[in-house]
Amino acid sequence: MTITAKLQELTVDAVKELYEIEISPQDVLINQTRREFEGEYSIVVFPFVKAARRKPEDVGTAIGKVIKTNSSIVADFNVVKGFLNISLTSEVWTSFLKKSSQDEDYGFAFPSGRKVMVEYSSPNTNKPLHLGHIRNNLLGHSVSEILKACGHQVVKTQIINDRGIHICKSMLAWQRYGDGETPESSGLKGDHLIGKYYVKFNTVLKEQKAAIGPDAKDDDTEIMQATREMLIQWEQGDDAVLKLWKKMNGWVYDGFNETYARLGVEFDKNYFESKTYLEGKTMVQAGLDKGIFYKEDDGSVWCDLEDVGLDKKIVQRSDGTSVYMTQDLGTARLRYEEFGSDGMVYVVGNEQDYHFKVLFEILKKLEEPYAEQLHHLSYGMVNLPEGKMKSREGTVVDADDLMDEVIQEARIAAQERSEEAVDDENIQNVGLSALKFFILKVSPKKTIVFDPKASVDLQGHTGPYIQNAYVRIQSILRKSGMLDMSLTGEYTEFQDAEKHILVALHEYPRIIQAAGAAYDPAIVANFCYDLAKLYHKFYHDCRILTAESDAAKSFRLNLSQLTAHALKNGCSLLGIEMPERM
RNA sequence: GGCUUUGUAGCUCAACUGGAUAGAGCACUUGACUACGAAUCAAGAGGUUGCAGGUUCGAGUCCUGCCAAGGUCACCA
Repeated sequence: MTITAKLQELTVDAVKELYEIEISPQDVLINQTRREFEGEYSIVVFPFVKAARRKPEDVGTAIGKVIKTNSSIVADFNVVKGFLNISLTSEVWTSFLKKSSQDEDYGFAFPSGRKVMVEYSSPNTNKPLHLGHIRNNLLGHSVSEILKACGHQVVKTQIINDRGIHICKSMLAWQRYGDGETPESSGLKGDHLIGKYYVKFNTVLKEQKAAIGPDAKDDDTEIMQATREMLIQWEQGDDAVLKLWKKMNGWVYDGFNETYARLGVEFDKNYFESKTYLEGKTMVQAGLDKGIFYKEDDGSVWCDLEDVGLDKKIVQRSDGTSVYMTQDLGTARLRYEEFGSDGMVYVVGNEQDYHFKVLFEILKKLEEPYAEQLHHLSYGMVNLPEGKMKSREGTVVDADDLMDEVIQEARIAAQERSEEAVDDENIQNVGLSALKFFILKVSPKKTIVFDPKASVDLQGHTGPYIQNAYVRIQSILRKSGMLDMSLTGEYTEFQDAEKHILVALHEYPRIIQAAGAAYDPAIVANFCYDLAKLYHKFYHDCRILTAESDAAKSFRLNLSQLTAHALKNGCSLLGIEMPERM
């Protein structure tokens, strides 16, 4: 049982004893005592004041006395206004420390038996990944790891949008202008090579439109007609087209996989739109049969969602082909049938908020068994200081370039310090931690203003700042030799800096739970930063290896070790690794 | 226009979900490396939490109305 839970229980008993009022532990609000007062935890007594019919100060004092008498964990208390500040005995803290400090997974929960599926990334296959995908990938990966730390079994997945007109555009351009170019022959990463031809397509399209006249539409052009022709051939299973499609998609996947690997994200299972949309069509037909959907005169199929405050939504075109919604219906069911998840999380930008609202409502109407357990993790766009990224203006920040940049910055910083030769792996580690932390520290819902200069900062509220705290601890632990914990319990006179770390560490498991419940990595990110900050302060204020007593040394080494474990496993939830040196 | 999200220091972000005098970092000024790693620490300055009402012991947080910015309202994905 946690200390705060114990305090809640004690308060419930005290209130009952004093005023004969029944309250539940959840009604007892406990927060950390502000720095300027004595104590570690504060009980807010305002809620009981009215029923007790006493002044807040009197209620606080009365509860404080009872709690102190009834338990051995409270050393002292004081009351300021309606806040009852509790000082716990040193024994409470040293036993917590001894119990937890050997656990490398301290903070992680026991298995819950729940299985959750997380979908993220799902990029278009005609362009390389950019900054927006980086946010998506980091969020998806991090939320997955957080849910694992909450004890759930997690399956990471993505839907690959591998069919449609957009693929044909790159294919056609490559066929006409590629001259047999391959990733090997050009030295270009596969996704960048495809991107090059997608751009080429659009250039030619623009030229042809200009040649026709000011009112020309895409479909008026020869190249667009040729592309549509190619799509038809694809749907008819034309050998040559399918072969080209497979080859070029292969290049893209190779390119993506390289970027994923470097970013440290991965997937347990990929779904391909080309294979799921048929299941969607089956569901549409079933919905029609059951009268959940209806057919317009032109043959298109719709779902009326006005009873749940939404509009009518098309689920199948008049020509019988599927729309975006159709394949999402099919994908959801296939996933459920294959994995039997208790929940599905879709990591997709907030521009699709409405789409997911509709999707979830339709699945409810279809009475899919998993329909109530779906969650859209909606996140904000990533903008540059100058505004939105625009491919037309060439302001899109490429994912691979960006990683190169932050790593280069870390390399320069390492060379300036040049204390010991730091290997390349560590440099990458540090650079990527700057980038990842910069993005994950912001709550998903919010729009990010991405300043490239700030993202490569290695000081202050950054990933490397946290890594530095960890590296300092490792350095100390290396020098300390064998960890002798036996005297930890004899240390009783805590410094403020020590107490603050203890409280933070004790809160850590709750932080992970909160982050999981809210699907919010920023909660973990900011906790790690706060903990690192507390440790830096402690490191500055207290001697560790040359502590004033053996008990103090033992305690501080223990404290350092547990801090290191929390920093390491906490940052691992963000995809950030801790180096031993930097 | 309807729906929706967001407005907190010059800038980038927090605020334990209704609790104490709203906190960090960057930038700026200043101090600390002959103590375990200065990617650090300390100090200073910086605020009418978009505006106006309301709810109560108590509001950045909740309710209402405005203002501003983004998103979305396709037989695109």
